[in-house]
Amino acid sequence: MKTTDAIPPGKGKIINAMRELLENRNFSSITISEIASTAGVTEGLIYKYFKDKRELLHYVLKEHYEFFLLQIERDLKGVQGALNKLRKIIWSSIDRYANHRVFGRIILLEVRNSDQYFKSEAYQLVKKFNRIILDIIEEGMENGEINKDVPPSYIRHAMFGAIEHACLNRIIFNETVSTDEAAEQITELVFNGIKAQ
Amino acid sequence: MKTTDAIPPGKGKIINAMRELLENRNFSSITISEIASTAGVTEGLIYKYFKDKRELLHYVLKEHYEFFLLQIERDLKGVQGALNKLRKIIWSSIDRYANHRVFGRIILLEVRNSDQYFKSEAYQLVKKFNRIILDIIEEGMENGEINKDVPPSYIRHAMFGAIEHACLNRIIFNETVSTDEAAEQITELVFNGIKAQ
DNA sequence: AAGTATAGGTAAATAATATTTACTTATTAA
DNA sequence: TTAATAAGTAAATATTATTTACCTATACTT
Repeated sequence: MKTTDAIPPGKGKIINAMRELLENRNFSSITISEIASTAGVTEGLIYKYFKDKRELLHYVLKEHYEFFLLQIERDLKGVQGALNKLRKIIWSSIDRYANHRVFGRIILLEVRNSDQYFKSEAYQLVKKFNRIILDIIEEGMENGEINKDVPPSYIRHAMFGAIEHACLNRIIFNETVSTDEAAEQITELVFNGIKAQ
Repeated sequence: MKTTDAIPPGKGKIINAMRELLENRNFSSITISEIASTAGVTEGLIYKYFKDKRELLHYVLKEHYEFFLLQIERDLKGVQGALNKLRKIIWSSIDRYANHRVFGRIILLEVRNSDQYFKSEAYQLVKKFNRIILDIIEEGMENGEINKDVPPSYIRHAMFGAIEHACLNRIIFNETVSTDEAAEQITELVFNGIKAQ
């Protein structure tokens, strides 16, 4: 009986090839034949391991997201207070998008337009992350740090909307902006709004 | 010499077919042959009027966006003050997404993943709209309504990020939320932030 | 140690789609 | 009335995704 679930070399090469190609190109323009030749395997092998091209995409996202969640959980260790936790999450998220354009490209541009994604394992992880955020927001409302007027889901929308919108330009136009600065601006906005006092 | 630039019947039918199909399906799953049969024309005719499938998509978006901009300009007439204008724009944008799912689907899910889009006429209109928003924000900063700490582009990101993120769920999961309520929550958030006073 | 199941892999066929080509038919301005 | 051109078609071709049938090595069973 096989004990380890190590991924076979061919599968690994396929995943890496997909990642590599996504670095500079969008999903629909990448062909199976390109993936196969970049990986140095035959096209058929891709279908041994993945149902279709999209499932491979989702797999790559899932891997990225697992690392992201691990990092987030680590980053939150020892942070006290809901606002401080949100501040940290904003920073970590921007940092992810900034340093992993493939991750950003997939999640912001490539997956949400297909139903398949919402049934994928990757999407389960996204939901898990969403749950974490909502819990923090609710915690903040209970202990009086966060205004109760606006429902938690809207707060999450605003937070991630701002982050994602700001990061999109970097991914699309290859702009580079400092994570620290972007995080500060977005945190300030989400916390205090734009209205002059 | 032809004086009017009325669109020929075939072209019109193609555009309508594309719109109709986008109502319930995503772009990549819609085939040229389906568009042709829905429109009641031959596949070849589609290529007479559009370079490729994506150009047709961009055309549909352009049309929608033209209506949207017209409506926005109308909505802003007589509104005084930068914050009031932004409030109105938030409401109008949400209203658009809520009542025109094809518009929402195209702009939020289908176009941004291809370079072609950023060279399209539709994108020029998006830039025009962005310019309008930035001008309002700058106006607000000058007259003291809006806090100068955060750069205008970040404010725009936050505003549209929040709107788009909130509207995405409706488009993807067919959720229906009231425009009025969503607009109010998002405006409150963008204006005052989440921090308890 | 032989047999057998199975995982890893290939090569070539097929299916699904997008796009091009060469052609017809109808309009319209000179 | 005619030449140019716009509207439209049908069928061929190109491109790309997916399936099929097969080979080979390895590891587990008896």
